Order: sequence, then structure tokens, then C-alpha cells
Amino acid sequence: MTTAKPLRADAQRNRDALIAKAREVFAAGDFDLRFDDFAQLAGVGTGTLYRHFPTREALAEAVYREELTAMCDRTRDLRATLTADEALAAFLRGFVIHLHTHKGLARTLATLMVTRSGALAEGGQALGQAITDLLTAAVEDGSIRDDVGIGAVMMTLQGICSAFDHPGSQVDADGAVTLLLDGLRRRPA
Amino acid sequence: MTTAKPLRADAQRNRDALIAKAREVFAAGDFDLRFDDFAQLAGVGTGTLYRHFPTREALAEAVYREELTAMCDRTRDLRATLTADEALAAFLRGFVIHLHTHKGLARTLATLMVTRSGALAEGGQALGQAITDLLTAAVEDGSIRDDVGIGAVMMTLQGICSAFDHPGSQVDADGAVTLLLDGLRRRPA
DNA sequence: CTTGAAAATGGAGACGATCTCCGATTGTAG
DNA sequence: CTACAATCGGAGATCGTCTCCATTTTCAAG
Repeated sequence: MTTAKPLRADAQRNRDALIAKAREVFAAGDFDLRFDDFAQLAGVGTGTLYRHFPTREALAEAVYREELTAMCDRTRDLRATLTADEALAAFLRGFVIHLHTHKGLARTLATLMVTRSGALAEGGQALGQAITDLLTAAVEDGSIRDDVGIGAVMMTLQGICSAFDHPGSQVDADGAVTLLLDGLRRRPA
Repeated sequence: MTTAKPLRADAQRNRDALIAKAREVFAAGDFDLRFDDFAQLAGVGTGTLYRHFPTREALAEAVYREELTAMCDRTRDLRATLTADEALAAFLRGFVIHLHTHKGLARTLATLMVTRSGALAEGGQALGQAITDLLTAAVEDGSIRDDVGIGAVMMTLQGICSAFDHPGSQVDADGAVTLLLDGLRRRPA
């Protein structure tokens, strides 16, 4: 999967330059910049841009790849320290905070989930798996209900990501997580 | 608001033809048809199309206007027959079923919520208000919690609409509603 | 039934974004 | 150093969106 293909020196340089500039642009909130302009800003030709990143989403995914793996790691750390349901809660709370400080990440995840292009790009795929593992563990130790599927949870998360540019989104997103966590608790009666 | 502006005979005819054709196209699942082609199919010029419907969303909203008002009416009927929380539950269950038989509606609502163009087009606005009323009533009579905002619920609904083209979405959407309703229940302890 | 003015039409073409193609350039193995 | 392959760059093809305005249609007043 993680095919390590040796990249020629100049190719690597250009790729890095593109990602670096794109990160700046996203950080500035300019998500809808004309795609070709990413090339110009990075000082490469449009052909080079398209060769490295066939689509806007591919570029976004590369920019946030680090963040994505960090989140995956986080799920594992939490699993090691806390009970399954605590880990789930901690992760989701952290997820919202993380999205808040990286608006571009929210948009990227939303797009990846909607297009589900080629079954989500690699990083999105990994995060999805990590969350699935968290949920599965919590179901197995009986701390959350088992009568609703993972997909239902993912839909809610997709809502959070999609709606994250609206003003006041952080409070609402946190509320949505509260509802989700309480809804997931095993029905007492 | 509902400004009744008399439309010239030919204008009305063309408008209706556009909506009718668009309804067919959406029913066939072809949501991303080239916008100009809606005009060609309806036998009018592109200028006419744009005059009546400045954007793709405006056309979609017109197509589903009936559905939208029907849903608004439904919230009121349910309020008249059931308790506030029963009405909310019944509405959301019905909502999912409705989306399932009208995939185009799901996509339209998702788009309207994302763009929130001019504070949502008229129909979407009305539906949002109707849902808000349902929630408010349930909060007021104490059947659902009051410590999370309406926005949190809307986020979840946005997720349901956004994810509705994925296969197996109906089951997942129903699960998401289950989680939402249970999450909204006043915490017992 | 005119008739004149306002309303509406339609479709060619301007525009802006995406993406491709290929001759020129650069890196690297031998 | 040479030759070959990998990569580059950016002009321009392509495609969807939207505008503009000369022409046609409607309609109310005479």
C-alpha cells in the first residue's frame, strides 16, 4: 500500500514546494483558489502540479496527511490509556477542537467523505479505520450500544465536518458530539 | 415574503416546462447535468433558463418546493396530534423515508445547507423554521434537553442529507436519527 | 381589431477554470 | 561524458457558466 517509490531529486523538490505553498494558502483560508494558481505560487508549471496532484482533493489530502496520521496515532494512544468509551469521548472532543484550529482540515474531510473518491484517499481511509476501531472496541466491551451501525456515526461526523465553516460552528459541533455520545450509550431500560 | 407577482403567459409556460423537465432529470438521478442542457431539454433558450433560475440550486429548490411545503405542513399536523417529542420522532423517521424515495431532495437540502446562500432559499428556510419549532416545543415541555442548541441538531441532519447518496444510506440514516433522538432525551441522572 | 410599449425570448459568444500535450530540460546510471 | 529516462512548463484545447441584446411575444388601451 505505502508503495515507497524513489522520486527524482527535482520532482521531490517541486512536490514539497507545492505542498508548502498550499499549506500557506489553506492556512490563510483561501480554499477556492484557482487550482492552476497553486502552481504559479509554488513556482512550477501547471503540468507539474497536475502530475503530482491530479485533483484539488489530492493536494489537500497531501497537505493534511500529517494531521491525519497524528489523529490516527491519537486514537491508539487513547485506547492504551483509557477505557474504550472514555477513549471515544476524548477523541471526539479533541476532534472538534482540532477542526476548529484547522478549518481547512474540516473542509478537506468533508470533501473526502462526500466524494468518497476511490474509497477515500489514503489518509482519510486510515482515519476512518481508526475511528471504526475505537467504536468497535467500545461496542465489544459493552460500553456503547450495538444496534446502530458505524455508518450512522460516520454520517453524524460528516455533518460536523460539512457544516464547520458556518459561524458558531464550534459550539454546535461540540453539541453534536454530546448528542452523539449520549445517543451511543447503551439504553438503560 | 410570498410576493405574488403576475407572470406573463409565455413566461409562466416556460417556467413550468423547465421545472417539469428538471423534475424528470432529477428523478433519473442525473443531478450534474450541464446546466444549459436543462434549457435545451425544456425547449427554451439558455437566457430564459437563467432569467427564471439564476443558479442550479434555485432550479432544484423550485422542483422540490412542493415537497418542502408538504414537509412543513407535516410538522404542524404532527404537532396537532402528538406530544412534542413524539411529533419530533415521527417527523424525523418520516424525513428519512422521504429522502429515500426522493434522492434528489437529499442532495438539494445538503447543497442548500452548505451554501446557505442568502440564508437558504425560501423553501429551505421554511423547513428549517418548522424543524426549529418542533424542537423548541419539545424543549419547552421538558421532553428533550435544553443544554444543546438547535444548530447541533441541524449539523446532524446536514450529515444525513450529505451522505445520502452512499449505498446503504437509508439504514445508516435511520441509525443516525436513532442516535439523535436518544441523545436528545433529557439525561435521567 | 389595431397598435405601441413593456416583458420575455433565445442563442451566439465572452469568460474563466480545468486539464492535456509535447518539445525542451534536467537528473542519473554507466 | 553520454545517452536515456524522468520530469518540466506553459501554450492552448476543452468545457461549463453566464451575459448581452436584437428580435419576438404578450397585453392593455384606444
